[in-house]
Amino acid sequence: MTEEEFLKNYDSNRFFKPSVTVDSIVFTIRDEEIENYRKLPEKKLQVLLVKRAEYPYKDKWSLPGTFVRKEESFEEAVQRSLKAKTNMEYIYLEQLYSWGDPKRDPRTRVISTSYMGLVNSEKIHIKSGGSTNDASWFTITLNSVKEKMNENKHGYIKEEEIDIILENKNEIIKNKVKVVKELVNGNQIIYTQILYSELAFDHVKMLIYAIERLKNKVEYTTIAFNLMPEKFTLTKLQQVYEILLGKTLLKANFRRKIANMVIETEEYDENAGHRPSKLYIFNKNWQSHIF
Amino acid sequence: MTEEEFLKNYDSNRFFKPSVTVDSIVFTIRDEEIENYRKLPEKKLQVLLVKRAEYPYKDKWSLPGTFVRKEESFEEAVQRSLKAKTNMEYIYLEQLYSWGDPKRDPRTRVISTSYMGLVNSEKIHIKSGGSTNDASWFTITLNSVKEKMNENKHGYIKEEEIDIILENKNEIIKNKVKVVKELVNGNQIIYTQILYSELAFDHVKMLIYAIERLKNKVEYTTIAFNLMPEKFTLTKLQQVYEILLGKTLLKANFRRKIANMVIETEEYDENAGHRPSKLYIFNKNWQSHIF
DNA sequence: TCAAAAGTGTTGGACCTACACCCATGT
DNA sequence: ACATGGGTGTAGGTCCAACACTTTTGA
Repeated sequence: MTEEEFLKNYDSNRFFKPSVTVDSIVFTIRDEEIENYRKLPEKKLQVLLVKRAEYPYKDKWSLPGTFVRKEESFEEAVQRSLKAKTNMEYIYLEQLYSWGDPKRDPRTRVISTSYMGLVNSEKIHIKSGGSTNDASWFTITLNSVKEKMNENKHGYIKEEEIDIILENKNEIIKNKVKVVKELVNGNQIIYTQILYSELAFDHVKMLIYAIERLKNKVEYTTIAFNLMPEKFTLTKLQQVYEILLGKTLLKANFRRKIANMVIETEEYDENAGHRPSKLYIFNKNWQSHIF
Repeated sequence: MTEEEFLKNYDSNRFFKPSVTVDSIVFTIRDEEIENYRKLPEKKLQVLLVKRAEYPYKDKWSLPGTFVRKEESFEEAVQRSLKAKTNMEYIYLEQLYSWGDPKRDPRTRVISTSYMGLVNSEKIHIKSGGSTNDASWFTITLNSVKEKMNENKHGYIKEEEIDIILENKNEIIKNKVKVVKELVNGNQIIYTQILYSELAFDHVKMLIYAIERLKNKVEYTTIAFNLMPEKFTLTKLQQVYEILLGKTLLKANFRRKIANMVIETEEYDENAGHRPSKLYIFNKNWQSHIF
């Protein structure tokens, strides 16, 4: 038999075929309410969720996703699913991880490849109709509840329980996971157990994974600039970094660090009750050490 | 209809289902021939390949892989495929990327999730029978042929042509790819085009991707120790780092850098025609900044 | 006037790079 | 004896954390 003959007679059902979806974890950073006319508004990390219109998990919130169509790449499928729910287009997306647990979907075996997206929310307007087929930003609050650490012969195990609270104006979605970080012969292995989740499927795992990746990438890439508007003050940029890294930074040091990643403009942000701040734009030619 | 009813009546063929495979890129570092009794043997990065026994790409070399079975996780599938070809068990594996291009397999649509593995080849004995259903280590030689760089309004584009030569005692497998690294608003986007490949499918893309990831991870993890035997001299460890990083390192500086990752033993490597060198073991409790 | 943020300068320490130098071995 | 790798010390520079300080605005 020739290869040509083989391909002509190939029966695609010879091997088991699962369903395949893509899911996206799209982050933004948005202002919370202002208390004081002089103070800068507080910012919060938010994630895009959609309300499921159909079974399973009907009326539950979930990450936006879709089944991958026959002639469509993963990237095309993700973009299509985001455009269907919001007017997002050409946003920054990055493949994160593929979830293959045989039991992760109650319908049948479904494999999902997750993508992380970052947007500046000022550019995006969600089609929020108030119906069940709804999309909304939810602020993310993480609380590490309990930590346990044990050494063993291979290295050690750290267990951490995390409460993940997702909130929008009307709703609150509670989740609790146990994150186990194990060091086996120097290799860090992380796995997550869902203890309680009001999100659909294993989406809270995907969310935790994406947050972790985001935090890592902030330190050695310019990924955070995807969350910024075109023109911004350095203090606002610093706020974004502080949220992503989960710690406060010293102003003088921060400015030295990002000095080459930004370009000064002649414009100022005025009428703020304090000294006007210069507006900066991202330096698109900033070369990381990668090149 | 309740969720229970929905699930009972769910038709898994409602959405398109592709085939799903896993493929693994397993690296090792092994000695080349010795020329001089005093000199250390040269080391080379190698990758595990198997010869395809069936169509498509019959008799071509490919990365070891398998279709994922109905009740099996990705990790189980990868381990099963490696054990079938070699006696590898419990090796270090890490999920890399999922390849979803609709045309990547000539049979039907096949999605593949690739895993990277690292082993110390002294521990592994490949079942190499000389038949068509064979497995073998191939040394990897990379040659960057041509580079082109252009600036545009978003950032810049760098194009690089790379020859990937894979060799074992009897055979030589030639490949040529074009790697395009694009900087779009500060986000690095990499895509690879196959210009010529004697490997099956898009496996040369997976290989290039894995090499890239390996090089990156060497710098901020202890991943390289997976390639070492239990006891080793610091010079041999340095050789491994030099191969992975693709550059020579200064001895004194290298030793200071890895000082805390290793533990001195009382044993020596003798009879080498020069001063005996102390043997070290990996410090399994070395803490990276991650924890 | 003054709270709040904008913005800059300095200092000490940690770490990295490059180089120089001596030590021990077995053929 | 000597080539070869084993092993250590030092000087100079860079980068970063921590802190102190000055400037500017608008209610």
